[in-house]
Amino acid sequence: MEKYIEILEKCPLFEGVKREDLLRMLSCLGARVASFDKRYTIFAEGRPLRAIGIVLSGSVQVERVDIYGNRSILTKVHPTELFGEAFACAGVEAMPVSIVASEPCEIMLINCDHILHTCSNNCGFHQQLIYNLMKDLARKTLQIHQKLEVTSKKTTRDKLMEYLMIMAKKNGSNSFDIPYDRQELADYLEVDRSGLSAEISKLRQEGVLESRKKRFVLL
Amino acid sequence: MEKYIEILEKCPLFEGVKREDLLRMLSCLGARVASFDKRYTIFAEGRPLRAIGIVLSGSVQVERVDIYGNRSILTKVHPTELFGEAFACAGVEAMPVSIVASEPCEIMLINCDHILHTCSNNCGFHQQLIYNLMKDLARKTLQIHQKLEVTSKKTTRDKLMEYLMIMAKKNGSNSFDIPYDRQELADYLEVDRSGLSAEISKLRQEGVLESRKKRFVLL
DNA sequence: GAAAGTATGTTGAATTTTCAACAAAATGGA
DNA sequence: TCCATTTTGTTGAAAATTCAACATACTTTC
Repeated sequence: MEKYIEILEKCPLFEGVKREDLLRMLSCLGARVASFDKRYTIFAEGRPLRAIGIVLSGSVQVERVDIYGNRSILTKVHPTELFGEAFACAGVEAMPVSIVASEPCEIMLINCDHILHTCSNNCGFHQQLIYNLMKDLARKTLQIHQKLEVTSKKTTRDKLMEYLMIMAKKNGSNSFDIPYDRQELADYLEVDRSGLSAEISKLRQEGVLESRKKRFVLL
Repeated sequence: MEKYIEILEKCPLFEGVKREDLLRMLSCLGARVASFDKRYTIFAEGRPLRAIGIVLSGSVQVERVDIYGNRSILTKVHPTELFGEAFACAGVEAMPVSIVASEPCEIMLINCDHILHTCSNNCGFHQQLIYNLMKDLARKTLQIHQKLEVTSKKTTRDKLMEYLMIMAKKNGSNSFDIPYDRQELADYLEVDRSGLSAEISKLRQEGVLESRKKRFVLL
């Protein structure tokens, strides 16, 4: 576990936890680490989820595929970030989404009960973890609202521009990389990929932006 | 405050709190009650929110209106339910949504800091409240996912049917009332109202459903 | 109970999206 | 380097949505 300390220190779940307490804490929580190949479905829609995941390396996507095969991407989760908190905490019997490895990745899994309920050793840090978890759930809600703000726009162009503006603001620059390739971006924006490509070309011609793969520059 | 005890007992924030402790708790939390007329904007988008709201009577809607005047409804909040938890807990400086009275309503407001931080009286119930708040945030996340599942469908028909199926399941019956009128339903589904009316008519002709105002029957 | 106001339904034209098929460019291995 | 694969861009036709305008039904208020 030692090799993950650097990442875990930056994880919102462990905010305010001292470095020297982390290892002991992890063993008390029954934390375990697993690796997954690209495209592997780590947790499948429709099944219960008891554990919270922390991305240690690589990345995962929270997504759903409907009966027609249309994929909808909710978010991409990067190292130090959590996923599945809401489903694990709420004790849902059927996850509404799947968790899929978007790159080869290492994931730390912690059973949610171990966080929520005081352990037999009566460690004092559970309250801190619950507080952190709550803060994280609040932040996640904001994140979803951001996606809703994007997808609630009517046209492909408006959705794309709203998304790019948010990304520019987040990066503090008009020039930035997005985490999605074209198909993924289309699935995040809930639009057709070819239509999205066409729209990007148009915006380029109009001089609104420059783009090359995942790099965008707003003009 | 006594007259609200019945409602507050059922509020998820006070789950596990004894009836006789409630009143004392409320005064410690600095709870206050306010009334609003229909259509009044209780909290406006873009402003900070420090307080959590509990609907005591009537109802409010969480919504956003973009620069073109398109309204997007996120959810309707009914008596005993909370709103604004995520924004207050995360300490956001600019709310991404507005809270609007959809009927004349009475709202209890509790400053979020009073819940999150132990008070000078050192009451023992803060931990319980934080735990309840966390559970509620988790449930709210699921609720938003449900909306995302609905709006991620491509056509008006699919969005509507997905929504009605969810409502039927929630009510445990093929015959149920929805909380929205046509315009509100269109704004929740993120579609055009007249197109929605047309689609409902078509479904009626096809014998898929019956409907009259807010009442629907799936056949 | 009539009038005014609000909500819902209907229609057709303009706009936009989706879909399928293919071309071009980039990537990753052998 | 070359080949196979994946990703991205392009296009046109079909389908769906939006928009505006109006008809009808229902509510509310005086």
